[in-house]
Amino acid sequence: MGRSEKKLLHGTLDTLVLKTLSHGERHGYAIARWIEQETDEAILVEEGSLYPALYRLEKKDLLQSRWGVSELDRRAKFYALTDRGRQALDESTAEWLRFSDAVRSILAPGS
Amino acid sequence: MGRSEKKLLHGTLDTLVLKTLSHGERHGYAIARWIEQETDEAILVEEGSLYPALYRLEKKDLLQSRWGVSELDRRAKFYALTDRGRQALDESTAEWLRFSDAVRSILAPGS
DNA sequence: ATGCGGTACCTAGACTGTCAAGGTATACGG
DNA sequence: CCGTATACCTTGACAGTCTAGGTACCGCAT
Repeated sequence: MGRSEKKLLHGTLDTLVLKTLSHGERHGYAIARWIEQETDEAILVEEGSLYPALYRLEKKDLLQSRWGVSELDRRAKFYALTDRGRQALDESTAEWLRFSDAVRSILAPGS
Repeated sequence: MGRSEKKLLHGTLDTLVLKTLSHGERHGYAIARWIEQETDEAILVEEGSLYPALYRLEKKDLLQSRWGVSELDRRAKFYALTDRGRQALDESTAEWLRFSDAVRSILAPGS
């Protein structure tokens, strides 16, 4: 499952990544695994989506990175929110909830 | 407003259109206006997104169309759900709710 | 020793759906 | 008669995801 949600993720992954990092610094691979775990595998984060997203967010100055060592002693790139990232998270979270309420109001009226 | 939800709509418009038609036959223009109204303009349906979507859905045999005359006596193309469309609506609604619950569980934990 | 699966990163190219911006035509009100 | 609204359509740019490939290292079982 989670196989055909491909298009739905569009534009949402960035927000999910930002949110994940709001709990503290994490490396890329761990971000993906955390999102999957937290959603019971309902959302699968492909590496071909993840790394471009991280690059994108860092270029927009919403994240900063540093090379370090993972829990399993492997080289890993750790990402952390910047101040602008924290702000962007608030905005895009609000935006997503607004959007999702709108969709819900059509798909599941009366709930 | 509703201006930056662009990417979020990705993959959701089809479902919204199907759902709109589940209330009965409607022409394209009316579908768009209905979605906008129903969501308090939170979702704006651009014609450049709508018509390709209708074409797409009809090609997939989820909709059928006929030319007719609108409430305002203008030529208009009316769309109706097919059986497969009704089925697709059920599936994609369930899929969207699943997805949106997953996102919510990350963005708004404890709610 | 060798191979496999997991960790961890990266990238190129295809694909898909949205949008902006153009266009056509008709009807109605001022 | 001119602007606005209704109603349809299309082209091209763009953005984000996915598939499928790759690198490198580690531990474990064969």
